[in-house]
Amino acid sequence: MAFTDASLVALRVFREVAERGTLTAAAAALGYTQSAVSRQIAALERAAGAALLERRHDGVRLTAAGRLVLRHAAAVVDQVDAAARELAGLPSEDESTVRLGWFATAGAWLVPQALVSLGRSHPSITVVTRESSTPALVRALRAGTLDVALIASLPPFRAPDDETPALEAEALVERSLQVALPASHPLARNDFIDIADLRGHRWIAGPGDQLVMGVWPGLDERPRVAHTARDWLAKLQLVAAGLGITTVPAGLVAVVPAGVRVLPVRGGPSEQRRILLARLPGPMPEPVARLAAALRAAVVESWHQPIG
Amino acid sequence: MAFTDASLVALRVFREVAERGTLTAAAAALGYTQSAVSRQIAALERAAGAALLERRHDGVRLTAAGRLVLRHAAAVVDQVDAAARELAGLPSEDESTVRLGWFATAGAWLVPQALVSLGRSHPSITVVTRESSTPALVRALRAGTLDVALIASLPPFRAPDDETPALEAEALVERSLQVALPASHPLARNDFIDIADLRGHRWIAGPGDQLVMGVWPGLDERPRVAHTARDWLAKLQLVAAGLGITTVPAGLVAVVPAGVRVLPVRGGPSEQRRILLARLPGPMPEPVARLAAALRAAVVESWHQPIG
DNA sequence: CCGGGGTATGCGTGGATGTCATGGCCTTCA
DNA sequence: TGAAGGCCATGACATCCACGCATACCCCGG
Repeated sequence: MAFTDASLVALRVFREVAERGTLTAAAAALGYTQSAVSRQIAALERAAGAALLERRHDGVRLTAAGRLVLRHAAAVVDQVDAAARELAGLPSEDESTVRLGWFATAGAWLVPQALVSLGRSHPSITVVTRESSTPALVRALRAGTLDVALIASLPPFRAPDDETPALEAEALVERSLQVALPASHPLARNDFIDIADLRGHRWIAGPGDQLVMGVWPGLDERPRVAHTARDWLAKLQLVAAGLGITTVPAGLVAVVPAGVRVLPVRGGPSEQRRILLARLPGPMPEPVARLAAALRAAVVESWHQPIG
Repeated sequence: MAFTDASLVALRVFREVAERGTLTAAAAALGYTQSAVSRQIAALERAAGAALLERRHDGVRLTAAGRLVLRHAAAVVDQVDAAARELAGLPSEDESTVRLGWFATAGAWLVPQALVSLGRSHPSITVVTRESSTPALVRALRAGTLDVALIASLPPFRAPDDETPALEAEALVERSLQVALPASHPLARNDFIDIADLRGHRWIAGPGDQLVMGVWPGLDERPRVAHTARDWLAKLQLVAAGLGITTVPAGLVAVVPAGVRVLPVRGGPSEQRRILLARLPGPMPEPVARLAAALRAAVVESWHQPIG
């Protein structure tokens, strides 16, 4: 079979795989078995006459040919979906709809704040959002499933990925990492914490291998992790309950619950964190530009709020 | 099956049908049986949830839904083909390639003349051309198989078709119909022919029901058609051989073979003929604009040549 | 060396898609 | 008015493809 009449299902499956990074995950998302997905990809590769995926022990990665096909597949699938919507008489996925992806932290303050103000200034723009991990966001951008994404970046601030075409990334803000501790804690009476005082504490960290999320990176001891949690509210409530301390990006300060105090850390290198606004290169549709502006404004606004 | 995963083959078939205007012709062009095409279309209509074609005794016509689907199908198929070309490492159907369609008469003077001059001034532009009947040209434009087409138009100069979106048509030139007769003929000594002198001649006309092509439209007698031919060279050689006379558009004057004289007709209403340059509405790619300019220039240039 | 994450593949079955042949409808022409 | 010839639809097949299931395989980490 020539590539010119590959199956639309195959293209759709391929896009999903590219976005999930795993045949198995894509299969689950599509309601197929892993086997079916594997075969679809195999067929597509046969049609393309080249390997589209590089098989790795932890999933798959796109080859050069794969990226080529992905570009077109995304366009094709979008086009067909547009046709389907128009046929159904639906509002043809308004040009005024923006799909925004974000990493968990941004959902607590930046996203809601920006969307509220955007809703006021440009009520005609619809924003659909979705939380994902950073790699998932990057893949979704490349798969054309997202128009724009908020991505966290830490030193040495490399590009989100090293594929081509490179993503366009604008640094929205750079703030330093801070520490959250119970308001009742003796150290909370000061306006800052000395890095030396961080020793000996119990930490509340992120799940899995993300232990690094939540524990101060410059610690000169092996941290004792008392709890792990993915959810910010849960983490902060654990802090409020005096069960441990954790790190938080400065942006979260404004939405920290009662009983928690957030302080900057003195001594040691300052731990900077950036929030990037990333998208595929190319002309920026007007609604996307509006959303970007709203996000920038929200960042500025948050500076005027008390920073612990 | 939802429309969202219709088959690419079906879309391709559909485009072909839209271009040919007939299931049977599309089948022949694609190497399928008419039955297969019929089923493909049926399946597509089932997926679309609407009739895409209006069945008529002489073929099919697009319904509103059909036009909608055609728009998207053309884009989808193009996109996939582009992917295929890129995969094959081919020059990705240069943006600098223009596909031009023309009706038979234009191929004898306008097209060659314009292409030569375009080739001199913009050698980087590739033009692929194709002769077709006027309705075929119009369908090909709508199916996205041609970028631009030269179309003949006669009074009352209606639009090439009455579908939406309307085609953009620019009148390149308007010339009057003339008569070709043997250089040796007594009437050929004058610089014009009086309409009264057209009586009693033997005519060389177009094939089939196109008798009108070749016989002077204002004749007040039933014409005697001695020969029918589709090819201009054949027609003109028949004229040169003294086997009859025929009508020719003024543009052809410059390329008429020896032994043939072309004269305007006096008396009676002047028979005007227009050549339209037609394309789908939308932004005009730069190479297309160049080609259009070259065609306009060729028209102007031909005015400076002797007009019999 | 086993368990758990990935992907590939043999096997059986059902559906989709071809061809062939036929039938219905319409127009044209003798 | 009947025969011919254009068009499309459809019933009866054959074939093939793509699915699910189960299993094999590979690699890594504890």
